[in-house]
Amino acid sequence: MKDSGTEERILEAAKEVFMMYGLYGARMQDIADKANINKALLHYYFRNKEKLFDAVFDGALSKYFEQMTIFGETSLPIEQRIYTYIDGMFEFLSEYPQMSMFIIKEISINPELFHQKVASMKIYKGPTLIPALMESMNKKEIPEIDPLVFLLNLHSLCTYPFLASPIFKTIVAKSKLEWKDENHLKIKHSVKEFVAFRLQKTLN
Amino acid sequence: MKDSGTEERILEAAKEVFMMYGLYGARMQDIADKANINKALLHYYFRNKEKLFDAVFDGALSKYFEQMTIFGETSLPIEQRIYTYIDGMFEFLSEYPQMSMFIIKEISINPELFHQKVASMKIYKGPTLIPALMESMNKKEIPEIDPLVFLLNLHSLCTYPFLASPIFKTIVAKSKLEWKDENHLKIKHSVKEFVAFRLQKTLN
DNA sequence: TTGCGGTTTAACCATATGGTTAAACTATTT
DNA sequence: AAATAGTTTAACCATATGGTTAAACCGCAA
Repeated sequence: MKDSGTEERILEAAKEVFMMYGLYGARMQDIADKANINKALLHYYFRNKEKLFDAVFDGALSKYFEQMTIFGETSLPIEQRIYTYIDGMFEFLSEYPQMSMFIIKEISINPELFHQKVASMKIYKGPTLIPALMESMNKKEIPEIDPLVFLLNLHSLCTYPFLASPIFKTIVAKSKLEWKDENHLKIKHSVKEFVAFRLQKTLN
Repeated sequence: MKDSGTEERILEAAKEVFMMYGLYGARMQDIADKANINKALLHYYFRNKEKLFDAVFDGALSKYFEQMTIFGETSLPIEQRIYTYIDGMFEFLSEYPQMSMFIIKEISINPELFHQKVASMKIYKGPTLIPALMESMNKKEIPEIDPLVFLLNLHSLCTYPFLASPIFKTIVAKSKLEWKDENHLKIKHSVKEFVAFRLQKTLN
């Protein structure tokens, strides 16, 4: 029977390489090397590059959408739910810092394929951010905001720091300011602050 | 003499292909095709792939840094200067929507090379955002904020919408909301709003 | 017209790359 | 021990890819 998690090792290696170099840039040999096997075995488990890529990409995509769609805890006030949403995004992005970049890049290269995949994905049915925002706006709990634009702003504030961390570290190094990786906490707090100010609410 | 802007056509084509696929993913043949020449001529103008890539990347990098560093108009109030900065970023990013992604990706693949390039770049000496923020904070014109984190937040709000536009269009299409490309104006306004609320200032 | 320098091309070359094949190995069953 | 089925490997193969070469082309000065 299938030995010692070879398939998992392959998927792990493939994830790393594809996320770094994309579908075109990735080399099957690199993946095989990272997984400590040879190319033939790679093709034994995943018939070809596209199949392997699909496995990686599908996994990433569903994980990403799952994270980005859920907006739970209907009972709490809207700002609390948003703070929790922010916590969730930072946790997710800390674990998979390259994933948003990966998905964005591959989609921009091949939008058609992506539309198919999303269309065939099971649609999340639970509570989502935009309807919740609209409801709160109707109840005059928060100022008038285009909910879609707000969602985009929110994602910007959460996602970009992870995307840009390599560039930002350098910009910072050039000036004489310091930058530490633990600053995620600080950034997360600043995002909540931004949201609090914007929604005229308090933190906590 | 060098004919009919061949070199420019090559650089333009190379920019497109490298920005889309990165150094590894890009194919010299694709670049040659896009420039309507053959590979040999490509190598005649730029000895090899790395040289061509460098030309493209250096151009992108200096343009990017130039845009992101300048923070002019010392006489105006700080929030006005930031609004102008936002205008500048949106203008720049509209013209080169793929550039931030390109730079970020290549840097994350090869950080060492990047450090070299930045180190050898001429350092911009004019007024910059962070000192201006600190000065305004000292004068109690704006609330206490970590200026570096604020800069990051600001860049997040401006840059991410361009990065994520392919993914965001799809997310939006999945729900039954609309999304138009002209929304840049709307988004830009929302960024200024965010900043205004955060700094306790008015718009205009 | 010829010669000259820069430009462009067709034809190559060596290697990298995705993919295949057949044999070898290994654990389990009979 | 032999048969069986899944797993792994070395050796290949065809094509793609970065890069080179030598010849052809082209405008222009002598």
